[in-house]
Amino acid sequence: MLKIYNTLAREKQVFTPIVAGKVSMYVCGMTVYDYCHIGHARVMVVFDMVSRWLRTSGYEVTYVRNITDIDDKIIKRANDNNEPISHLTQRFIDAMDEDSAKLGVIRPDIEPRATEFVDGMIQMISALIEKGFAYTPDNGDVYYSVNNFPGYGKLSGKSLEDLRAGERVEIGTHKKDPMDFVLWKAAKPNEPSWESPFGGPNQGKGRPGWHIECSAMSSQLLGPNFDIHGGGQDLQFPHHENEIAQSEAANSPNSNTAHSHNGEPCQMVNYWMHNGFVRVDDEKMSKSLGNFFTIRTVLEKYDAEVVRFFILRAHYRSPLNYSDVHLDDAKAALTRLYTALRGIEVSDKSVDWQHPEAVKFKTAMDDDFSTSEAMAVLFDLANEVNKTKSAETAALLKGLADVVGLLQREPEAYLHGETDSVLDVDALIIQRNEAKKAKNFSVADQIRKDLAEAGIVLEDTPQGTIWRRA
RNA sequence: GGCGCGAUAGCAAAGCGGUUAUGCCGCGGCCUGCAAAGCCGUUUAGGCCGGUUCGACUCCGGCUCGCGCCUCCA
Repeated sequence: MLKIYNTLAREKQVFTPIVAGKVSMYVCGMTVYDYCHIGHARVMVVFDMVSRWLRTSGYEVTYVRNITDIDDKIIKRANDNNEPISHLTQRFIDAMDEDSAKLGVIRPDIEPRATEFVDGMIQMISALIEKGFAYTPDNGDVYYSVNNFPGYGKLSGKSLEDLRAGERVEIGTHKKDPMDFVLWKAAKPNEPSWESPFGGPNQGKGRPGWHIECSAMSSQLLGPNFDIHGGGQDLQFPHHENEIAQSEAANSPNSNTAHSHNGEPCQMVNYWMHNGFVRVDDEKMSKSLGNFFTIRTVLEKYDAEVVRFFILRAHYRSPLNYSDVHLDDAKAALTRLYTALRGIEVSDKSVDWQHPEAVKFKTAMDDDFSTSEAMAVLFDLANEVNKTKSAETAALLKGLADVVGLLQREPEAYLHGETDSVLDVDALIIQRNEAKKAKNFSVADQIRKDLAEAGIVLEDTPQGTIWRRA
């Protein structure tokens, strides 16, 4: 029985899908104006793990992760680069795909781009205006009126009163309430724009606000009520709060309030999931703080699977501190797992879910995706394999690891790493073994020392000498 | 200021009202020509102060410290 910590309810709840056997899931993806950093990697890996576990649990999953390909930062970056917007966004979408593939992330079923759903956004905004949740000042913008939505603040636990108290004063705003947010931005010169019926000085021309993008795409692709919505903790407010306000108001049956007055609930999402931040020196990693590491920078130094393991070793809601020391630690741990699998043939990795260790693994995963506990099971199995050399246990280890997208390479491939060495390792091993046979240990030890300096560790086993990268 | 989260051994990180988490590091042993890997054993815990309890790292209250959100952000 799967339990999920639901941010909306602030507690773990038994997961019950809307349609038996099926799960609809939406995750806020990237705004593509730069390379993804490790924080983005965490979102991709965490929800990849979630979708994998749901599928392993027998659900038919529809996983949507959107791409924001129109927004202020994209426009600015394109201008700075003197590059067409579509060219810029495509470049970074390709980079994102490359990075996520390396991290073992299975592509979501649908990856909608905001620019392909502008019609739906316009329709939704129109519905909001019609129902009295949005208004059009004379500057061509459209704003959402938070006062008209009774549930505003239910996800983030903030009240409008508290929010207003902390509000900074905006200058030259057309908002009725400081907390109102923009649904449609009137076109400015030299900015991409779409036709709309919203009027104003330039006949409705403009572009959608960020929040409406996700509401429109999720409603259109998954319906007005779907199972799981995920994203980073920083999106909880205001982004997700605003999504709720938009979707529930727009999709509620003809009324000017979003109350379920006719008995028809119009809840947008049943389970909200938020992953914790990646931190650097105990501070949130973010673009604005400038303390971020891009995925590709990290992958220059660390194997992608090490990074994936590093992310999965912590619980998805915990903060995760990024540092070389921690990556080194994760690398050593993953090496232990692969070392256990070394030299054992695993043909069938289908999991016997009756096996006590598999039960432990499942219990952990069912408890709000407790991957750290699940990893401990993997290490217990590795210990067992080391002791018994049992192919059956090794198969279980590989099978369970497969569930979270780990340990699927040939152990030798992982342990040998990239073959960028100029040394002929095999030839040197033969030389050393000849020296050993002649009891010429100083020569043998020198060869081993030389290889160690080149980052190669030798291991003499009853089956011969093998090597791995340090 | 408002709202929320966290504090576990040298480092990282979980579960659990009483019984070994797990990984890395350290120490001892086995194995090895010596190593490495592996195996066995082992040292370091639960921010502080109270309370509940036969018993609390685990529940309750207070305090301290750290972090996040309240502005674009995964």
